[in-house]
Amino acid sequence: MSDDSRNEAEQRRRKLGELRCRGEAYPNTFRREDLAVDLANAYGELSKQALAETPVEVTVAGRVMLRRVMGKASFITLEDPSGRIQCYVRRDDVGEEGYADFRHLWDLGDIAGVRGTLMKTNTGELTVHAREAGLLVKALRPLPEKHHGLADRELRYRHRHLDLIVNEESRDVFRIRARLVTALRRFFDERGYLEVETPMMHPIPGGAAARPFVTHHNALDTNLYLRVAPELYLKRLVVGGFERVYEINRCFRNEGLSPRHNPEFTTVEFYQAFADYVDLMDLTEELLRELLQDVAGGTSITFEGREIDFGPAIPRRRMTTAVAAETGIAEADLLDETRLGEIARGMNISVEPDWGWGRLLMEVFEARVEANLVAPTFVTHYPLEVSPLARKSAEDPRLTDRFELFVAGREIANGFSELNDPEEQADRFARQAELKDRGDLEAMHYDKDFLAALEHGMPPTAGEGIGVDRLAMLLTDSSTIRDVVLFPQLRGTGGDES
RNA sequence: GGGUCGUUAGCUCAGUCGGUAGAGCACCGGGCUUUUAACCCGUUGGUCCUGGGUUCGAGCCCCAGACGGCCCA
Repeated sequence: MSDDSRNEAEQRRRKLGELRCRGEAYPNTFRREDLAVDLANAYGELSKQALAETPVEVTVAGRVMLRRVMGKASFITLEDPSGRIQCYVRRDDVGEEGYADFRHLWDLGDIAGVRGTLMKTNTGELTVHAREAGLLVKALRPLPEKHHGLADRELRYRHRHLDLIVNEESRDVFRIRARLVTALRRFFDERGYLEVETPMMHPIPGGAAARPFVTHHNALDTNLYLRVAPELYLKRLVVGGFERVYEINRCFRNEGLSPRHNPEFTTVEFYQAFADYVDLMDLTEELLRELLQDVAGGTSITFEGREIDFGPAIPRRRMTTAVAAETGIAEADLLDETRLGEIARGMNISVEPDWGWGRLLMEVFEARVEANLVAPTFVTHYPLEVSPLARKSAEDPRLTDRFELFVAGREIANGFSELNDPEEQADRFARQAELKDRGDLEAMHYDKDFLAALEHGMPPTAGEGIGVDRLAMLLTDSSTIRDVVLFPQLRGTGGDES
């Protein structure tokens, strides 16, 4: 048993070697029959005496998180997916050899299985009194420090498995995220929306103003783009007669990393024929209340120390009104393109010559208003110039029937009445193509194939996209997207550097 | 891109004025048959992010860089 090496990893390898000598070191024959939380619920209230009089046989398994060795008897704390349970291992119960192995070959972080009877300790903790205790998996690397856990944010993202082993809060975040996605599906399924999967690889990137990732198909010898949005494909399905569709899946945008941006992120997009953007705002309110009820058990959440209540009707403000209210600038000045350009320059916005009134308004809104929209707010009447796929407003040709939802200063949803006039859509694409030729990297492509679909007739339709990661952030009080994405993109994790 | 803070043992972190590199946990050895972040005793473990510079002497001061956190654009 003597070994000069004091290196922990080497010690664990040595122990694994000894385990191999005893037989199968990584058995897959042990079957857990009881979870920690189930045992606590069923037997936690029973007295020490009651458990001693009527023994309950249990079989538990989990990772060894704590170990307290007291000579010829020991306590270990196992953690299974439901929670923790303590086990009492005694030499007199498991035998001389078994106990020696337990003492000298087991480490924190190993996975073990224990059979025995339930007991209560003198301090009242429900405990499995082991009759057999076996090591099922030897961990060759040590766990992070047992009390402080893994605090370094970067290590938590890079080694998410460790984060999940050690940080209960981190596990909770991803459980809540899963409940959120389940609730989204239920919401749309119950209302007759068909769940679909549209291509991730597009011959022409479309559906959003964003730079795409490019990849190459060898057999076809053609470039493909990872989708920036599923929009144009979902609308083709509406043309095809699937009048209510939704898709929950990944989008990819070739942009920088930030607390709010991961290159791949998840959205739910949904389309509904014979509806307009007002219907969608109503539906969105309903959706949010139902999600919060399901996931948070109420109508309000706490985010970054502030209470955000989705109970009351969500106010709907026109973009110009919102900008005027936030900046004190008269709405009449905002409506004048020349005047608005001066205002934007006065805010240190670097105005590009190609920008018209709509883009100017959007930039001013983003610079001055967006971050202040803490309570849920719908901003409506987006400029046509920045909404190339949205239906033109009947009241003002510079505007569209479009809204975005803001919560905690973040954009959560974007929806509009769809432009279903193929000729107008062709003109809008032409304008985008012009901007692209002039160097706008985010301008859209001219998509003839999509136009052909529109020419077959798309019913009057409204569509919306909601950021699932951002909803998850709200519901888990996470201020960075990295906390709600299991494996976020980090610097220096690339493969080949060229 | 700018500002700012940080990088020291496997993990969490100290490190005073520039003078031999520290603690807790983990690991190793010993003790302990109802413990609770068990405890007690004794060990082990270091590319102080990297490269220059100043100095008799640098974890500490200076310069440059890398990586990361946070804030801002």
